[in-house]
Amino acid sequence: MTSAPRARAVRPTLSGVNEMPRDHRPVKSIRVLLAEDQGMMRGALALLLGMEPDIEVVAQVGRGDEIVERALVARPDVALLDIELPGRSGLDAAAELRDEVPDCRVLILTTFGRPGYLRRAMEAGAAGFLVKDGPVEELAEAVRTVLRGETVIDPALAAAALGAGPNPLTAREREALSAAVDGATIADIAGRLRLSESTVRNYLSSAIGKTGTRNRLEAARAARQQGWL
Amino acid sequence: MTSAPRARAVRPTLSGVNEMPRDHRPVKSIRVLLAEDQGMMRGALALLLGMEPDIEVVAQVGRGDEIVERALVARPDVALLDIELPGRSGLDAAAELRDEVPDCRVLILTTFGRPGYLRRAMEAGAAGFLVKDGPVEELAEAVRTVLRGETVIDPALAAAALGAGPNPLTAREREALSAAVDGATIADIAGRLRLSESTVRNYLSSAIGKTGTRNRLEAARAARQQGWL
DNA sequence: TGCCACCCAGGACATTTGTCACCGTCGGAT
DNA sequence: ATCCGACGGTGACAAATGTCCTGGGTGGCA
Repeated sequence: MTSAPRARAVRPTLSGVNEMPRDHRPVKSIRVLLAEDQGMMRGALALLLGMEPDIEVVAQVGRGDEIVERALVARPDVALLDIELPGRSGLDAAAELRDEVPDCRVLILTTFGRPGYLRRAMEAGAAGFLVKDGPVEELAEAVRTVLRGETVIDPALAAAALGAGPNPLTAREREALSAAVDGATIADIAGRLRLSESTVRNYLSSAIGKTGTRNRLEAARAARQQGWL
Repeated sequence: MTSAPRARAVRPTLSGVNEMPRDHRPVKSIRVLLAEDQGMMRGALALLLGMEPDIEVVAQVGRGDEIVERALVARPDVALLDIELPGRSGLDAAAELRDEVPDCRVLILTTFGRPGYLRRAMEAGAAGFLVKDGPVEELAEAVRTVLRGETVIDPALAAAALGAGPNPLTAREREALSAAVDGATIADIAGRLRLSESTVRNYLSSAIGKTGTRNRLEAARAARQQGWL
């Protein structure tokens, strides 16, 4: 819905490459970095993108903390980033990419379309936000769209993100909630955060109130659901 | 249950396109059903498998409760099933496939290599068990392997599955634990399971003891980790 | 037949958790 | 200068949770 079905013509602008594949090797004008932790997904996406006549996957990483360093070397035009990655969040990496490799457009590709994720992606300077549902055909087209300088977002998701207000949780409340998800006890959280147990309980209670839930588990799930984590 | 898998046509030698029957389509000897909930993953895998000269994806489903009905119509040689699917578990569907479509070999493709998953997959009559890490190249080869009647399992995972004993939780303990994961209170669980609160507490306490954990959250996570859920 | 595991339930009890009131400090905004 | 919010903490209290013990019913198995 976002972008009209585009004519198949190759993009003449930007890097100034004259293309039109004429010989054996077609000209690949769009350089893509792909960050995705699931090996099979990563490989499949890389192969698919590589089949497009105008797209070349110049780097693949499986960890979030490898994104920036690889981007500095590979100099991609578009970085296709998952959010939940080992080592570092794709959103954090996106923010640093904006400073370190400003010519590189960021396209977030994530499993869940959480409103808070979209909001944070935009704040991190992302040019697009795709969910892993939806057809594969979207993908290559989205890459071309962001390269043109346009923004690609699922309209329904955009509406949801606007409808839900911003994150009401303070930094400490987020930390306490995050530390509580895996069944940790109050004493555990207090130890991990170097806080008094009373303080932890107060933060959790506050988070429970703000999320309108009944206990820290529901609060954590609700917050995660919103992308507030 | 061992009727020869449909001696269909010849084995295509290489990527040669010379064996076109009469219409302009290459011979496809292996019919595959693909069950995977993530749209992009499903599409990517379907395209990749379809590029293999000897593999044809004859059905794609995104829900677990559509697997059997589609298999009855499409008559695939191999069913490639994710485990965690909406509507119905891929493991359940595998068990029913063994009875309803006995000629169809089941290849489980899952995100996490939990020992209990592997065990249950084998009990459900699966011919193979792949994790979504690992390279994409594994996939097509695994499809061919199971069709030959062989079994494909990651050796390290097989060892882990044998090391860990069988599921020590009773049916009710599993249900109580499953109902507890999303922050439900004892009263909620009791209502959902039509049990007394006392009984629920006893089951949860028992599950906590068997998993060697400190509360129901840790117990649920530990059980899920083992594939006991 | 007894034994055993599972199912279901209740009561007593200690611990954990959640709520509330209140106390300070600090930094930024008005 | 004052207000406000986030931060960190204490103490008291009620509710929820986890543990242990008791009991009864069922069905499979030796």
